[in-house]
Amino acid sequence: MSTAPASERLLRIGEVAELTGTTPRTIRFYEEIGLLPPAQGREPGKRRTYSEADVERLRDVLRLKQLLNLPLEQVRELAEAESTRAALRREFVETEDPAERRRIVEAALPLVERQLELVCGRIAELRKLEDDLRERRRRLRARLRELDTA
Amino acid sequence: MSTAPASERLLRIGEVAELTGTTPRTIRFYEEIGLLPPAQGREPGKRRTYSEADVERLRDVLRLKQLLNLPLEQVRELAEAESTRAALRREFVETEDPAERRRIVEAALPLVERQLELVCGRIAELRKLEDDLRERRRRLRARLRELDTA
DNA sequence: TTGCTAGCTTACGTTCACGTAAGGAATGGC
DNA sequence: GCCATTCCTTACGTGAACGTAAGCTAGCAA
Repeated sequence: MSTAPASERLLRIGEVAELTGTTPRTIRFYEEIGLLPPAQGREPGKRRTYSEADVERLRDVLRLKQLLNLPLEQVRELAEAESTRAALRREFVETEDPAERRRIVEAALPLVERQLELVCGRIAELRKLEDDLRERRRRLRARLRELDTA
Repeated sequence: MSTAPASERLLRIGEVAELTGTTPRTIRFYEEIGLLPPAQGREPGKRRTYSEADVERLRDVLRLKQLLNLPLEQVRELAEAESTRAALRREFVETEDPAERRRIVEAALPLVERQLELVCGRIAELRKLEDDLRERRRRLRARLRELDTA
């Protein structure tokens, strides 16, 4: 797999913000409300550091928020799947216990499925809207032709 | 077509709110910021009345807002297509001038096309997200099977 | 006419999701 | 060691999108 060694250059909050198209303030805020896990083991007052996995998690969160138009509270609930994913990477190293691993995976699965449901539902709504708009466009074009030939 | 006679029972703001799943306050607010046209010829202080077409327009507005997650300001720009649609109905009676009709239709078309672009773009983003989620689910399921057979 | 309900205007309040400013500390370069 | 960045915490400010309350009116029904 692609489980890079834990030595993969840690990023600072400013870099993460840039990479994800957001701001440091937002990242701290998301941490504050529990949407993002507190940056890995840092003494208070010192700087937050992030891994590439953290960046991806943030990307997911932002995408969910933007595309589904959900309040952060709901995003948080959904994003626990991402947490679990991160946990998986770590526990994968720390724990060898298959039962523990199983518990983690079993917790993540329904959350991913819930996300899928929401996304598919939203797609369906948008498709309906797309259809309506195409129909409307068709009628407008027909009108134009009528006006041409009249 | 379905151009009902203008006598199609007028609705009051509370009914419209119920029909569209919103509140009177919101409807007044939308009128205030110019997102909805001021309810047809009413003396100030008196009650607003709405036609079925107004209800549909509001539905469209709410749908655009919710599905595209746009600020009301942008919704307003987009929704001028809807205004034009309403204008069409009225002017269709009031004006016989084909040039005028043509102007109206030509103004509405690009707005509908802009809406379509936005909707299609959003659908594409959501599809990408859907794919990612399916892939993630696939992996989680694979993990589970591994843990089963191990 | 009187009452009741829903609506009107005006204005202040609220929630969410951050923005911004102040004062201080931590790195990295020289 | 010094200095410039970048970051830290704390706290107050802000824009969008309404909610809510107060005092008054429209319109219908009995």
